[in-house]
Parts: sequence; C-alpha cells; structure tokens
Amino acid sequence: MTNRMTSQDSKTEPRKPQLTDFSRYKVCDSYCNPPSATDTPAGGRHRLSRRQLEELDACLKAQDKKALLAIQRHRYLMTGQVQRLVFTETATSTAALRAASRCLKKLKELGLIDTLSRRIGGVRAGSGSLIWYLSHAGERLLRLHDQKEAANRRFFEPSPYFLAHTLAVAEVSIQLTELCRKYQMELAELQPEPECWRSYSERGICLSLKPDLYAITVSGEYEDRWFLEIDLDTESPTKVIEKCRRYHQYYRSGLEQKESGVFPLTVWIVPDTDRKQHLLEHIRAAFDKQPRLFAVITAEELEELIRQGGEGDMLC
DNA sequence: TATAAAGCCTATCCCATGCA
DNA sequence: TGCATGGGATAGGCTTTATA
Repeated sequence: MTNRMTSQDSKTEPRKPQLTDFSRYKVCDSYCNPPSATDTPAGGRHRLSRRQLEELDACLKAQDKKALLAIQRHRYLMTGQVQRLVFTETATSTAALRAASRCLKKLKELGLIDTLSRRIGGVRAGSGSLIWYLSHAGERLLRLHDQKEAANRRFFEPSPYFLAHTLAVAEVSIQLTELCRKYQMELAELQPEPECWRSYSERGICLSLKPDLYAITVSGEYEDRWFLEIDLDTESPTKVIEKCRRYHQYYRSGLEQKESGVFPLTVWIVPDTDRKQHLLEHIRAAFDKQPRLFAVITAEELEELIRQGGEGDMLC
C-alpha cells in the first residue's frame, strides 16, 4: 500500500451508500445571458471602490464570508452544495436550505455573487438548482484579506462539460468533508485545482501532473493521501491510460515521496459499474507488474474507500 | 411515436416564533 | 420592535411512465 502513513487493523462497520450520483448532472442546452465582463451586477450598480468594499466586508456575517469562500474555492456551486458546506448547524436540512437561499440571495443583491441562468437537471428529476459563481466584486472583496492572490480571475462562460465536471469535483470535495464530519475524521488537506497540480521532469523535459483534487484524511493514527480524478465517461480509455502513465512518471520521479514520505493513491471516480469495469481492465493490462497506484470506484464506493484507507480489492 | 399525467426536486413567498 | 430563523404551502420545471 502506498498512500497510508501507518498501518493497523481497521474497524469494519456496516455502511449504507449515501453518495449522490453526481455523474448524472446534466447541462441544459438552452442558454442564457452571459454575465457582463464589467462589475455591474443586477440593478446597474457601478464598480465598487475599495472603501465601499471594506464597508461591505464589515457588514457581512461569518456565514456570508464562508459562503463566498466556498464559492471561490470551487468556482461554481449549487445552492444545495453551499448549504451542505456552510449551513450545517440549523435544525433541519430544509431550514438549512432556506437559510442558504436567503444568504445567497442577499450576496447576489450586494453584487458579490451571481448565478448562471442556465440550470442543470436534478439528480433524478425536478427543476435544476441555481449555479452560483463569484462576481468580480466578490473576488475583490475576498482579496482584501488575501494578499497572495493578486491576479484577477477573468470570468468565462463555461462549456457544458467544464461545468458538469467542475460541479462533480465540488461534489466529491463536499462528500469528503461530510464523510470526515460523519466519522470524526480530520480532513487535513483539500486542494482543488490548480493548487493540487504537481510539476516534475523526465529526461530533462518539464511535465505537470494535474489531478482534479488532492486530499489528506486522518483517522486516528492513520494518515491517508489521495489524488482524485473525476471521470464523467467522456474520455476514451486511451486518454485515461495516458494520464495514468503520467502518474507513474511522477511516482518514479520520487518527488512526492521525498516531500511527504508516501505516494498518494490515485482514485478514479466513475459514473457506473460498466465504466468502472472498462477502466479496470485497461489499467490492469497497461500496468501489469508495476506498482498498484490506482483505484477505480463508483461514487457510491467513495465512503467505503475513505474509511478503509485505500485498502481492499479496489486497487489496480 | 407523440402527448399527457404523475412524481419529484428546487426556489420562494408568507406567516409564526424567538431573541436582543 | 425589528431582525433572524423555521416551517408550510405553492409554483415552476424536469424526468419517467402510461396511454392513444
């Protein structure tokens, strides 16, 4: 096993799958008004001065700021996802959803966030959730406290695939957060893109590894490290194998092991068992007799994998 | 195959309640 | 008294299923 710092018999408890099927998120074809490039939220508000932003910042509650930071971190979030990340203290989940809606509506009225006007389908049926993103004013407000990130992030209208993938990655982040909350585990590190990217070189050529997520979970004396790849069954197995080769190259570089002592387990999270079987066959064929760096799981199996610390028969 | 109905999910309105 | 929060009700819109 490569990703675990210490080893000991793990507890085994019956678990019921609770993960939502994020891979079923679907983007509607119908479009919408792309947001204005200028900082003019609804109502034609002019660009806010730094002083105005500071006054606004002073008026915001801790939960408002948490919601802003969550949206900034994940780029796009649905209302329900904001609720699951930020509004966890309320009596019921429906009350939490209403609280989240009120908070997001207020932040939108302040011009700090906005929604994409296209909506995606629900997990099973029903109308789609609103998808929130940080406005230019919101970015500037958060930068009042963050001197590191000086560059303006330019808004671009996401493609359907990019949006579905970004929301799926956010969903995995949230599920990891919820799993750690549920099992009193510590989520010691959660790096989205591009924070989780790694640079290395092979034969003098500079290369980069671009996982979707990097996470460290701590359970008792165990510390597990993960590279996570969210697959929506849109890429050919050849492309997946090509990416897996990069992980092997990076493994051989020894950089990660030198830094942290272990190499993270790379987990491919796929939409269904057919895709899982398909990828397993290709990865096993391509990397026979090489270190087992990968696991291929469906979204429902994430909970089991995290609790087992990457042990079991999911590796390939 | 096209259409209607049913079921499901999300957002929002409105009112009640609790607290400073 | 005003504000924040909780909860019921409802509208809108999507998927699935039944029916002509």
